Amino acid sequence: MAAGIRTYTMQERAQHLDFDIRRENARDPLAAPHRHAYFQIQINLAGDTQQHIGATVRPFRPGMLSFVLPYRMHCVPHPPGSLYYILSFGQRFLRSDLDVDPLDLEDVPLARAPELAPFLAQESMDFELDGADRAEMLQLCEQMYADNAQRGFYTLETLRARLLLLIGLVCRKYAGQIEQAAGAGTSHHGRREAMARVIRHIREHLAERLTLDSAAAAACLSPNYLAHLIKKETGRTFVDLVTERRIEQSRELLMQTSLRVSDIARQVGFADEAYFSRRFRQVCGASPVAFRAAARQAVEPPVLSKRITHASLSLSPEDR
DNA sequence: CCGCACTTTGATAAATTGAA
DNA sequence: TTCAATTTATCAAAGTGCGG
Repeated sequence: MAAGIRTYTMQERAQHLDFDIRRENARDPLAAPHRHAYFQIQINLAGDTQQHIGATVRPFRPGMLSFVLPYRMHCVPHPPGSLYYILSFGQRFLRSDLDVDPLDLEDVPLARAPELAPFLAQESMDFELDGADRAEMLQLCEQMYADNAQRGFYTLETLRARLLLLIGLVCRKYAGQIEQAAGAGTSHHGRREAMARVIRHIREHLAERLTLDSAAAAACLSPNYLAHLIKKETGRTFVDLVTERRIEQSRELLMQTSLRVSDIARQVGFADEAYFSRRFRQVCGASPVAFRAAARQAVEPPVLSKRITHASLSLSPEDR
């Protein structure tokens, strides 16, 4: 699923590599969920629709703005007759000094790059301008549209200035909520949720074939992003996570049951018992059977010595 | 000696990671 | 994101140890 989702670059979708603004008449909007490597602001002027961001769907009414971070899966279908602006721009255009991996944008503190605020808060809130604010937004868009159509050596600066004004409009109106969202660590919230979905997916499919792709699809993330996310959140890799759970579960089974090793291997998701043995030894330092023996040894009263063994042989099985 | 359950090993294909 | 380098998974084959 996630595998079939396209990621676009400015090159493919825009006239310029730094900044672009277009309207409903420019080209067919993408109707399927997708991502791109650049920032985007969608502004709805007319026509009720919905915005799909990550795993959520929210109404997108006229006067509303949608701030899309790079590589964020999203989709805003535009029914016929709707009017809108779409602004696209790269990270360098927005903040040439912000030297952060696009995937790490969520970690940037509000104070360091305030212009990112609406993008970060978008997950948890909607932005809508009306009255004078809306008029100003429209004017800014028109100006940017005109500037962009006829560029001069000064154009980029002008465009950036107006873009920042636009972002400023939203920030001013929603300052409280944005700060609250940032303070509450909302940017981490979506991430935690995603992690939770991944963990749940791993738990539920432990016995089956688990791949980064399937987990990513379950969490509505791209495989690459998920790999980064897991690394950042847990310090380990996806495979580590999966293997760890599998081995842990197999230890339980080894101790609690007398199932054959090959069956246990299959139950916890190893298709190949040979490979299971290999990994088990790597993690636990002993082969599965040796581990089981040692565990039994530790739990049961320390009966050994030839004589006692001998005696127990002659006793009934219930000798305890 | 045989067969069974388990382990080890090697070759190879596939998936993941980390750098850019 | 993309891609090369690294890890991991799978398959096949063979070795080990043990009870019968």
